[in-house]
Amino acid sequence: MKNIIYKKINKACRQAIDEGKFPPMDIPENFLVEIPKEEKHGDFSTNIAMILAPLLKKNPREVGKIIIDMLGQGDKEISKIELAGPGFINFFMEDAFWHSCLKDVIRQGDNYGRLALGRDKKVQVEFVSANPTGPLHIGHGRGAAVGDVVANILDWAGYDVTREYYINDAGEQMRTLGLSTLVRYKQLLGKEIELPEKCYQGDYIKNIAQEIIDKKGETLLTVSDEENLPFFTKYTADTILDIIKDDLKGFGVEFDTWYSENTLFEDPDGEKSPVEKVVDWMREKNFVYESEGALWLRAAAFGDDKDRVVRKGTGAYTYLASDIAYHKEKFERGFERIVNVWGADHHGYVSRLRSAIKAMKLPDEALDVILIQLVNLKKGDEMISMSTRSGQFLPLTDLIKDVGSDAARFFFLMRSSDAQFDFDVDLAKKQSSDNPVYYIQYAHARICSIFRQAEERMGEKPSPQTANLALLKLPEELRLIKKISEFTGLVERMAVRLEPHLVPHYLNEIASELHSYYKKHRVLGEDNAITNARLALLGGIRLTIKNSLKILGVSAPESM
RNA sequence: GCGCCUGUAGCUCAGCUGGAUAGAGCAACGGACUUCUAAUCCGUAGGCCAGAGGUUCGAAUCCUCUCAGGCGCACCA
Repeated sequence: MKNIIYKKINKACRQAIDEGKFPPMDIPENFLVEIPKEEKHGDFSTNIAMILAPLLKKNPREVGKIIIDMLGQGDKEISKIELAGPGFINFFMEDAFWHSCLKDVIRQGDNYGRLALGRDKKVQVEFVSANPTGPLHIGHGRGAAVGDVVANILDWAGYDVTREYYINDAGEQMRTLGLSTLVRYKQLLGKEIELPEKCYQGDYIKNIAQEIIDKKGETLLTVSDEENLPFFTKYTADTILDIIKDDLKGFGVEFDTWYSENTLFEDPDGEKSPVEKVVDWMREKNFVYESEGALWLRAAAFGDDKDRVVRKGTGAYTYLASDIAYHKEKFERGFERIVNVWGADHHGYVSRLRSAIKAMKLPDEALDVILIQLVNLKKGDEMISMSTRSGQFLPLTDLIKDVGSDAARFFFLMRSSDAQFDFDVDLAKKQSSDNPVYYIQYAHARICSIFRQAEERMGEKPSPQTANLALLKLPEELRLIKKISEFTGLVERMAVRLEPHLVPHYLNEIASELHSYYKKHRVLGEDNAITNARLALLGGIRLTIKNSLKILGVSAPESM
């Protein structure tokens, strides 16, 4: 929408240069076209004159006048252009322009909001990626909601999106996990033995231990810990991963690929493992060096604070090593844009990973890392931080049970990712009736209800396609059309900036306008032509709400 | 010590790559159901945009410093 105005302005400037009103110059690209907050400032507004003024050494209003002269000739879509304030140029559009916008929305239907911006470029969104050491808690829920919706946004913007979960199933923590279950197993069978502090304390470990007892009985008591551990580890990890998959399913999140970190350390056919190959290659390229018995990445040369260990003196690889191999692989799989949704507690790794990518001569600008600030759980006056190891956390499934998947997703997505927030569970429960998500869903249901009513009265389905939209003249009606016309621009902006929290705010604005309009004006009236036009408007609103909710992964009920 | 995020109404938060008189929800207060769903609407009140400088036509937004909260700076995972 704004692009239309942007182009008109560009053309006007070129014309001014051709006619000698402006000296020959490149037209700056950084001027803005925006929708003014105040309606009296028009439908669109630009600051072009104030951008040009210093370049031309003229006063902004003078520049503005020249541009308006160039613009103002016989444009049927624009009713008025004015110069205002310090040098803004305000555009007032003809009603017919908005009517044709609405027609466009209706024509596009369920695809309204879809863009070709991404040109089918392959993009990967990696998110959640929680260690398979426990059920997901509400902190993971936030990451799941954000990642899923970012993926949706990119999909709507025209990218070819792959959702991936990176399973951290390698390393020391897996041993600890197996040990946790083993100890619980022994305890349940009457052994006096304490659970080490480093072990996972949650009850789910006990459940898994009980499962093993049910299947294998006491037989494993006679086996040594060393022999037992691999089985306990694998059994526990597999079981927990299944739990995680169920948790996510209940939250409406589905992944295309589950990528196991372990496979990066496996060496099929006696070949070297992917990690080893990458390390060899980096050694060849002199991106790494030996020192003090360890292997170091020259990270400092590529923007990190200092060099980082890739392989320890013990011969074991660090987390960074597998991460390098993993991300190299992402590029090799053909992704042109890579989005990682990480918890803020990992932010120390961003520059490390980025420097590794640069070292590998891969395009690090293709990588976006969204850091999700931590979620604290507020219960009364008590604040509990989400931590798997302490066993003190609110499982995501419990939250969903309490407030529902729709409300949970909506809550997580209302806030920008880089603001931490305290999830007040009591409030979320209590709010079930005046929760913002219901406000919006109700707007959708309300429109559906009107359509049902209309069908009953007219004895046939309303046909918005044939409505005479020129009958939509009320300020509220035009305002609503303008609001839903912003949707494509919103999707575009979110795809560029990866800011899903804009959707809930946008939806709230639409719902508010709709409810207000509903109260003030009747849709189903005596005049069939007006009724039809208003139904067309409502149809467009309903589409916009429905498609927005679809992006959020929140349901759009037809009645409530 | 260094780096990143945050600080906006009583509470939870929006505020776009600087734009015109700083917004919403909840809470508070006062109104509106004989009509398409009152899970709604209308109105009132609420602000030193943490603080101090700077940049310019113009700053909640950009820069510097200070304060406060969170997170990170491993041969941990």
